[in-house]
Amino acid sequence: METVITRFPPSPTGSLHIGGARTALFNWLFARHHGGKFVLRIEDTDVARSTEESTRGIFDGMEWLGLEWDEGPYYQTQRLDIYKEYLQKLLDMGHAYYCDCSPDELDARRKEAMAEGRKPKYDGRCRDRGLGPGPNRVIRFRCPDSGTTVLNDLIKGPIFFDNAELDDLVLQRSDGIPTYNFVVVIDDVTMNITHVIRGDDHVNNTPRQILIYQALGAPLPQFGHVPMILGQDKAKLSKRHGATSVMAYKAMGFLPEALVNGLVRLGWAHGDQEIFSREELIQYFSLENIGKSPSVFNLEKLLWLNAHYIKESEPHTLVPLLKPFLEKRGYPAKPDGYVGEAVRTLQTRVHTLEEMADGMKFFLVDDVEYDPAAAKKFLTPTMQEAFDRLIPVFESMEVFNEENLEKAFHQIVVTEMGLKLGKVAQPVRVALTGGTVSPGLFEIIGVLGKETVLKRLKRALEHMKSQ
RNA sequence: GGUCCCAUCGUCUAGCGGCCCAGGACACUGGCCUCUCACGCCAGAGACACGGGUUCGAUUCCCGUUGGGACUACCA
Repeated sequence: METVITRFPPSPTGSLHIGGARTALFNWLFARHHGGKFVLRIEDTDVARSTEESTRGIFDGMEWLGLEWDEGPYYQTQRLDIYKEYLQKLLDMGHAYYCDCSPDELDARRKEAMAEGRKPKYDGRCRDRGLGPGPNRVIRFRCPDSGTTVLNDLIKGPIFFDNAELDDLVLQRSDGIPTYNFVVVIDDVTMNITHVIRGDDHVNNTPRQILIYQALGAPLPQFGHVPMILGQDKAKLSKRHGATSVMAYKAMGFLPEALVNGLVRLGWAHGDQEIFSREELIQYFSLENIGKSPSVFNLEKLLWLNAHYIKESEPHTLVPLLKPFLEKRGYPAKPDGYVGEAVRTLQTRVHTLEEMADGMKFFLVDDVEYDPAAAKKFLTPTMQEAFDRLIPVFESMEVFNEENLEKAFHQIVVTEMGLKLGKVAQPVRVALTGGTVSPGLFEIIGVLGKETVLKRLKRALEHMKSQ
């Protein structure tokens, strides 16, 4: 069996977005599953809209998601000679011809046809004029005007197109740059692509491409058209649906494995399984399990997945990923080991690294800021006695760890003072964190350390006295 | 308008004629756990778009209707 070769051909006219990333992921998985190759190709023939910045953004996104390519990146603008060669072939064989209809004329005729209820397709008036090259001339493909073209789609099954519906598409613009539908075929042919997996917004382009393959006498690859990802309003995902760029998710504190897991489940399933490691994905992935209907992107589920991966991570692996978020907030730098301990206390409580950075503030700043409402409610004069008794015990504690802390706390509050644990826990929490919500009290005391804990407890005591 | 695609809980989906008065997950509601918040656990509510066929039997097959989407460029 021949080696599977897939490709991802983004056009660098914007950042790598969710839909493109999923297409890339599917192609990558398909190649990996079959032990084949994955090619990256930059489709930059739209010179006016292509930017280097977008190209870099695409690389960054692919790298972040871990979708390494085996070949490329190829740039179409560097392959112009190849296209010229094939174009000449088509011209020589009579499958293509020059046309000098201006865009304005075309536009007018299109409108006219629409108004009269006719198909707004090119009327083929330059087909047999035998025009040669010249300024302001494009090259068109001569489409057969009868017959049927069949697309045997791996995902959707056979789809039939009437050739009469297709028109003579432009292969080369008047500026000499070839167009997408032509170039994509030449690239896929010359790069020996065996499987073209792409969004189903390309379905209607496929018969034209198949016709070009046939005109060239080139073997057809297998096609698999994946249903689109839609926004909440069920329309094609676009900027107005909020964050669509992959890197925006990185900036929001998502882990790449969460995004990969979330993306792959949009359209693809393996029974009831929700969580997949990269290895499992490679092992299980197949086109047969891709659904036919479009899916709506759902942030809630992605948040849950992210929370899951944060929970499952080793705390120290999260530290370097978290740092940029900490720095952005201007927190004082602390040793990695300490940050790792703080991370551990927050893992089950956050959905993103952003939330984690926010929730970590009291571990890192020198003096906590009291939430006014919390201070008013819990740092009351009646709590003085408990704090007065807690401080010396903590102070004299030899081994300042979670277990001893909890024992001592329980002894004083419950046994000696006859109070419920919660009665004193909340005031202590406010003293240490400034607020009423935090990880377990003894966990944070253990991480914060004796010195800081005593300092904050004493400060809270002063605060109570001044009430 | 034309061509093409699609249709299971709010969302992602399982289902490939009887195992389904439809299963899982997120979100939601209630409870348990508990020093707060989470996590975790248990329970609950929630869908086969509609109408015809085919069949002993349709969520599953066929047709139509409706609804949604894509394409219809000298964009990709």
